[in-house]
Amino acid sequence: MRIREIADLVKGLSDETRLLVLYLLWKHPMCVCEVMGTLGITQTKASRHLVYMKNAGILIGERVDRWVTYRIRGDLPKGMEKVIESICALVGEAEETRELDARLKRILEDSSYRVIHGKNGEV
Amino acid sequence: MRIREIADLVKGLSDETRLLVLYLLWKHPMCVCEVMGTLGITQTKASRHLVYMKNAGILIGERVDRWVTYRIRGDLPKGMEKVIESICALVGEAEETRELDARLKRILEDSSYRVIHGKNGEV
DNA sequence: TTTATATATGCGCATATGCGGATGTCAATA
DNA sequence: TATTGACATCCGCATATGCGCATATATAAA
Repeated sequence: MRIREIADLVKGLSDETRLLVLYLLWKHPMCVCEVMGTLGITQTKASRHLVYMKNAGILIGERVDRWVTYRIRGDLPKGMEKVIESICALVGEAEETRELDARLKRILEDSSYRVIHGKNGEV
Repeated sequence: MRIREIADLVKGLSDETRLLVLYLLWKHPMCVCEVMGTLGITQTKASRHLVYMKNAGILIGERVDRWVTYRIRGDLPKGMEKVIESICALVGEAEETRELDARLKRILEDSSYRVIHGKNGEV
């Protein structure tokens, strides 16, 4: 790995929204609309950050039917994996994360979410 | 810790130069001119990134005589420490790091560096 | 084929970032 | 006191980033 690539990885996480996205996907793969719904952000914002992180080599996106499910790459170099792990642990300890966890739980428990969720991601 | 603070930490490292600076200081505290010399960058650039990282809560700078010695904060929260550690490990494995280590060694071995180094940091 | 849904992207804007050069500041020294 | 050396900061510039809005694309359903 080059320093440049490492910088790209870190840049790929140097944003509040992207940290939250990372944390969510670290817990569970999700499609764009689930990310929107959980974080309460617009579709553009969710998609852009997901694509950004995908281009930074952090995520992969897999299309199934209409949905694109994003997940953290499973074949990351060990070193990158450790960085991501330590950052997720930090996010997990953050104050705002409690409520986030609750929302995530609700959305994941609602197995039909992908069918019934509204146009802007609200449950 | 708030997500915002975590993002600030990551932003504080989301730059090629700052990753190298972090790596150097992780190995040894250094003054600004030593950072300049080791990385071969301008004084403005070195100082700015060091101040940036100081403001991000990653470094402390201590003035002794004319020199300001920067070091990684010793009282970092455990979680932040782990993030920094994992990133430094990554940088340490990077291809460009070999030569950097050599330069660092030369500069640290030259105990009189601070007295004899030139105006622009060259040894 | 038309429509609806899920996601991606082009565009324009405001702001942030990184940089070099010049200059300011502060402490040691001549 | 004047000067030198180490470092910080102001200025202006070029580029990058993040955002919403509108629109394009892709897939499924009517």
